[in-house]
Amino acid sequence: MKYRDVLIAEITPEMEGKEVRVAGWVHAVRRIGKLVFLILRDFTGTIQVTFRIPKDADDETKEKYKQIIKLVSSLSLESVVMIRGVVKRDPRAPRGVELLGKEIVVLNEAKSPLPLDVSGKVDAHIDTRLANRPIDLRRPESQAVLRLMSLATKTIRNYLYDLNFVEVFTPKIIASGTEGGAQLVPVFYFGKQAFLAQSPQLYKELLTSSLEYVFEIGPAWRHEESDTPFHLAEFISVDIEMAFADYNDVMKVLENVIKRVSDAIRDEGKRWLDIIKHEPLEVKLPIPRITYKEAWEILKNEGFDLEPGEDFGTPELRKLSEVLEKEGKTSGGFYFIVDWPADVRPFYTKRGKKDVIGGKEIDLSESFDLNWKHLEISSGSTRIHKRKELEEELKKRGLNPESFEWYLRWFDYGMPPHAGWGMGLQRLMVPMAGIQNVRLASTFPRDMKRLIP
RNA sequence: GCCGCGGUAGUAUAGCCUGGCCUAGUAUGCGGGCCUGUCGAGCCCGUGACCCGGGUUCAAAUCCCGGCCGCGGCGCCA
Repeated sequence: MKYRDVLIAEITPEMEGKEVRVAGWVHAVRRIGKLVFLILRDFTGTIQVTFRIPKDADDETKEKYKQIIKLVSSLSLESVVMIRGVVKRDPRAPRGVELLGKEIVVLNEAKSPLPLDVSGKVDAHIDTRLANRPIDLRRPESQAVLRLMSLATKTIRNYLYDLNFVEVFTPKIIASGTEGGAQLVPVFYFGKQAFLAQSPQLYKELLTSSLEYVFEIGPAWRHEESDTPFHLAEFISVDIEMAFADYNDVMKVLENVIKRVSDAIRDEGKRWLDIIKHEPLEVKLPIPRITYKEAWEILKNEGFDLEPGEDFGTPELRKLSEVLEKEGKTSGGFYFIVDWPADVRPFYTKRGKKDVIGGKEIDLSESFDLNWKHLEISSGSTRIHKRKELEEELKKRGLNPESFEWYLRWFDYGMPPHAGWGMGLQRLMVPMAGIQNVRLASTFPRDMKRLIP
């Protein structure tokens, strides 16, 4: 069966008189006497289909249309239908154009009532929405977030390809934790204990010794006890790693990624932004950099009780971003915190200079976080490319270099200096699509309490 | 894991503080009716709910206790 020969958005008043087939979902039905309007929706939009009895029809035709009108007015919302109709220019119709219905085929009748309202008259809690995600995603505002994320992904890919990066896919089933710390997801693997990758970190580093400029957009798993609007047990990580580069080089790549994504969303994503009523960000380059030391001092001034070299929590970052915003030291809400204390960064982070913070000498590192307001969007660093230094860092963190031998041994055979970053894609959509919860930037989010749907 | 708030038809809400007038209101949906230009159509009739267990009381949606579930904040989180 031929279901459609045009998409709904392609129907224009200029097609007056043309017969077309469209397929989609029954978005609304309005019956006015012997006249019935059906609003049909596909992924491109909606169109009004009018069913009426032709005035000059013979009795047989009249009876046929009566049957159709009866059928249409009893259709349940969200039923799937194919409609054959004639395009009619009409100022009374919503887009100045409608279809005069000739035939309707019900492809799948929907049960009612629906678990949530698709037409947008009654809103639903996030829990209801996620529990009924396949139907929730029929709402344009729900779909808009995923469409904007797709646009962001395309933009990132295109830009990195332009910079001679190669897209890679590293293993997602791994033998042991890459860095310790985060809670791993265990899996069985041919009778052995294995885990789902929490990051492509170590593999992407190894690839800099061959492919040099690599990136990956893929899933990562963390079983943290983190039950917040900004954590997922399964999230999409955008990772790059660059040979012969340091953290300043990769920060430049990162800020260009942010700039290009926000520009693309503002321009190409306008239709979806309008649907969710979100104002696009204005990101200007460079994105301001503030050192950890400066941030620490600001927070100390604001009355936070912080040890020198201590990591920042959410309340700290909320305050810090508020201060920076006030001083105009953010760009569309984004800012870098650079030169973190080495001790609060992972073992593969290259050490930098020393500095005195709060009267105490602290070993810094060539590292950065990119934040948007209080939210950590990305973090990265120059990496250590000397085996000996890696071994020392592992030991300092109580990790056993032997269990990292599969990774360390390749540093003996020509590992170049390199740097990179990782970015949470769903977190990036918080500023880009104005969502309050990263779950909304996930098709079927996995979190501490959701495994279905 | 800790703290706070919440749980009323399919969905979203009012009622709870100050127990009785709740036979639990409204919107949307659903069933039926009227209407040939609606566009969140309108109007009329109907349908459907107090998370679970215990307690207080003459009387509990309402107050108390426990549980379960949800949301937010924090913690945890290269």
